[in-house]
Amino acid sequence: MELIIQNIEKIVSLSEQEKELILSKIEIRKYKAKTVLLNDGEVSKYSYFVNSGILRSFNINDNIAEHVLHFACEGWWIGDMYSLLSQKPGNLFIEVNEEAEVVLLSKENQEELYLRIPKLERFFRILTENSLVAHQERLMDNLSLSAEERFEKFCSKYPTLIQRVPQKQIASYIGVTPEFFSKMKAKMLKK
Amino acid sequence: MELIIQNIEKIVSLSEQEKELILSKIEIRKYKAKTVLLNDGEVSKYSYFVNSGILRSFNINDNIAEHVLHFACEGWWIGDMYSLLSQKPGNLFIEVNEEAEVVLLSKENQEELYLRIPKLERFFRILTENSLVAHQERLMDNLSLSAEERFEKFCSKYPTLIQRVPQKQIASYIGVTPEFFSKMKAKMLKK
DNA sequence: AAGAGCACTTAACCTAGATTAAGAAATTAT
DNA sequence: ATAATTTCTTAATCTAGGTTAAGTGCTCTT
Repeated sequence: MELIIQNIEKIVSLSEQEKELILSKIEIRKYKAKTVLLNDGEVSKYSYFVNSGILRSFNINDNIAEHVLHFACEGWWIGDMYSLLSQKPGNLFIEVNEEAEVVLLSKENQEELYLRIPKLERFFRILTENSLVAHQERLMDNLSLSAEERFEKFCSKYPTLIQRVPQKQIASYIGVTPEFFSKMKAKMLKK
Repeated sequence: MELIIQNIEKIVSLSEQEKELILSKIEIRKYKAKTVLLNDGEVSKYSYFVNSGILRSFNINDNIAEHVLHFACEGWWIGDMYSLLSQKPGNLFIEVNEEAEVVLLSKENQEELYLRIPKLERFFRILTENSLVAHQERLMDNLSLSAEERFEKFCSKYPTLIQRVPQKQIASYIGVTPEFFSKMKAKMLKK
């Protein structure tokens, strides 16, 4: 059974026809690692749902530093919300971190689904609410915790990611340089 | 005409009956400056919409540092999303910054309204989406901009707030100490 | 109007984390 | 396999922003 249907049914229940309608409105694609799904400066057309593998979203500051906004592995949604909603060029990249199977839901299809299956409004409202809560927490953590504490939180929240993504991307996610991260990790191991 | 109805009608249109139903489900209260609407450790019952005045949400770290999550003035929503959604004790305070008239919408009434006026699902979905985009941008700004740049962005985004809230709260919002903020401001004025 | 608290400033000193640079280890491509 | 590229580590040095502390002005009280 499609993972995306299970994901939706965690929040709203669906009839067989509704499931089929949803499945008819999505595309499933496979990508190799390092494939770029969305470039900085492009207008985003899709929401992405990860069936397998890992994607990440990030921006690049002054052509120098990369800042990871989000990782998404199996069962997670990812996208450039700003660009998708405003239909203006965004400043996020979305890239395949690890060979992935991805469900693509276009903005038009998403809106058509809202009209034909109104309870999907509820599903995406709740999904967005949960994401907002997570972002608020991360924001407050960045204001009030040390790098070490942020890393510990990251580890307990995303234990599976630690082994699967390059350490410099974790450094970027928690907001430190790879060099400092390496030093910090060595220091933490001594304890 | 009630500001909250105008606010909703910016996104979805309402019949007269729907407007009346909404108005029957809200409470309007006036508060003096420094009134605490929600305490750290409490379970949040309400979403708040500001008719006039200013509210702010913040947490307190180790009984020492206050970190401002959000300001809300006329026409803005504010709340402790985490606590409201999970119905668990939150870690935010919500306090009146400046004498305010506030619309209170209880969680139960909000859910009843979702059932009786399904397009409110759409309204709150879009409201939450916009809030998420703003939080993502602020998060990325905190990772990639200097304190000075964050302050400039704050000024251009919330020009009216600058005169109306204590400077130490702006310092907290952008993520620096009041002492550093003061020094930085003096330096910026020299230019 | 006198005092008590806050909010702001200034300045000296301190530190978490950044930067630069160079080498070691691990991946990836050929 | 070997070369090329990328990731990770270590270490020296630097800096944005924190801390502490003292002083100045507010704005509430009463």
